Amino acid sequence: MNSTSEGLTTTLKQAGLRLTPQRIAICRLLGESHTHPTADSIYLEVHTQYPSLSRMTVYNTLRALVDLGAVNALGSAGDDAIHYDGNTDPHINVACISCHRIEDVPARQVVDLNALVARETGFKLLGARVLYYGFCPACQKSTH
Amino acid sequence: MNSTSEGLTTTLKQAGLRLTPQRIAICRLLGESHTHPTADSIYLEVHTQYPSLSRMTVYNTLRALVDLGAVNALGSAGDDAIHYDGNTDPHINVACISCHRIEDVPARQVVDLNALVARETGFKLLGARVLYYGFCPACQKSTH
DNA sequence: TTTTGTGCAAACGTTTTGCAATTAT
DNA sequence: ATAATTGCAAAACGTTTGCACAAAA
Repeated sequence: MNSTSEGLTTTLKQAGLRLTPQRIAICRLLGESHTHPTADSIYLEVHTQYPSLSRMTVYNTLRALVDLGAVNALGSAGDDAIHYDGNTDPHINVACISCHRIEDVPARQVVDLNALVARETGFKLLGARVLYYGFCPACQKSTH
Repeated sequence: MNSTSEGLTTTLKQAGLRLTPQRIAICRLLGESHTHPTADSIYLEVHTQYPSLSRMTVYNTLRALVDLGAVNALGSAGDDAIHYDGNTDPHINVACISCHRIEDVPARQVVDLNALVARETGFKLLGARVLYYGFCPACQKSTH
């Protein structure tokens, strides 16, 4: 699962990493929001609670979570920033390259291809990036 | 389909864009290699044939092809460079975040979720990014 | 001929590095 | 106590911009 705030902090602790207030706040944001945030959006939001927070700590924590497979790195959504997904359950994302938002697709047809991919390729998998991109309904009306 | 060199150049022409030798060479590389190249690797390779080629033209052409949906932007593979895929048929990619290579997964189970995603979300889709990342067999032995 | 594309150089923004002060364990 | 983490500043990197020249249509 790993999609909750507690799951993320537990993962960090079990990996021998220290639980600082900054990391806990970052994990809470990742676990409780479904906004697929970027490093900068996390920084801006957590910064209001912890004014001393630096961007470097956000990058540091995100890298740790991605390296542990607890968070997926979805990549850019038209902006040039990496969007992260605290929900590592198999699912599809859609990104609007105009307003740079990413949503989950309410579709049950998605199966867990993790085992299949690992078996076929011999890779030791860490995460997935299943994302379709285009223009959301709102942006189709305005810009296009 | 759009996975051949001719398909890509035809797409550019039909969109009203001019067919310069540089663009043709870039399309040939994208269509005929299965290496999921980055802007820079395309530049380095095509540059040997067209020494006057600039990176800007590569970025320019890639952006046009992505905007036309003829090429998929897969995102980073552990390096911080965007990898592109000239093959837009539904398939799975695996990226090694250690050696930064991306391969296709020989799996037939992948269905075309494009229509499903478009119907469920109302998005006008342009491309897809279906990629699993981790460590390839070779890199598991060496670094890990 | 006219509009589009090219290539250079400089700018941009995101992310990474090195190091002293701080803090979780 | 002690080793890891933080935060600052500065740099690095891939990518984007503005403009004069060249080339496709």
